[in-house]
Amino acid sequence: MSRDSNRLCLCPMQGVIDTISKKWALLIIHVLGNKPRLRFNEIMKELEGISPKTLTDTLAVLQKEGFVGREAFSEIPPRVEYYLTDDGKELWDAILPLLEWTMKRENFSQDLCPSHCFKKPGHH
Amino acid sequence: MSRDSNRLCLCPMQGVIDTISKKWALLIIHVLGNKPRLRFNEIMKELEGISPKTLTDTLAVLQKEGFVGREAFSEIPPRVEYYLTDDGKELWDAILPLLEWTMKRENFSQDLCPSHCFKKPGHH
DNA sequence: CGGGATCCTAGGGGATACTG
DNA sequence: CAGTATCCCCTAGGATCCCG
Repeated sequence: MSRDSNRLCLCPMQGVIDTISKKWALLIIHVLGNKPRLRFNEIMKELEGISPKTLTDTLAVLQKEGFVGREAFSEIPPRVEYYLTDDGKELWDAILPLLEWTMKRENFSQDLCPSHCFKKPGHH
Repeated sequence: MSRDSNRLCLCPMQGVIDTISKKWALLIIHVLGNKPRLRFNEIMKELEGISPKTLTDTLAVLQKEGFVGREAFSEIPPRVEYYLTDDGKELWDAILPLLEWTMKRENFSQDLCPSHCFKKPGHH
């Protein structure tokens, strides 16, 4: 389905919209995109403001959709790591233009930024 | 709160997420992106399934955000046209990668597509 | 034709407390 | 630590009717 096809159908888009329209989904994707792996509470910290329930729910959806992988280690205390699957990375790539445009557009000053900021390692 | 120079903050993204997370917002953007101008009921038709109220509400939000323009003609019967502003076109550009990736990924067959498909005139 | 005005409902998501 | 388990609220959005 190439870009120069002159027909564009929105039907398949509905699925993605359902996914990304979850309040924190894109943020989680992006946070996970910036680090190889993150633990539950690390994500919590980055996404200052999210509740554990919501994080659990959203992660579950993202796992089911195949964007996020999960690995649990049988240790005490427990350790669970989340990471982007290849599909998740592709989604991340697909939404990066949106993020970048957003930041440019809002002319966002980093001085105004509260603690929930994120690092961006050398991606492309 | 700046630890690094190449920091990426998600704060500004929240605004866009609020916008695009509306169930029909991206679809409307895209529909309007594919034609210069559309009337209310034309959008309704393209977005088979949307209710007039929801369309009204979403259009109002998109207008307030500055993505969509509206022009009303004092005629009988009334005629109102909607179109993408420059900002809206930029947003459209920013989400195109997402749409294209989606379609590629879902390997969507055009034969399966019901009537709410869209033409895409030569963009770029 | 292009909506406004109402009513209504599912469920997303916050807060909080608890547990293996 | 990494979640469950509740409770509860709010609002997006569908249905329906009406109007200038």
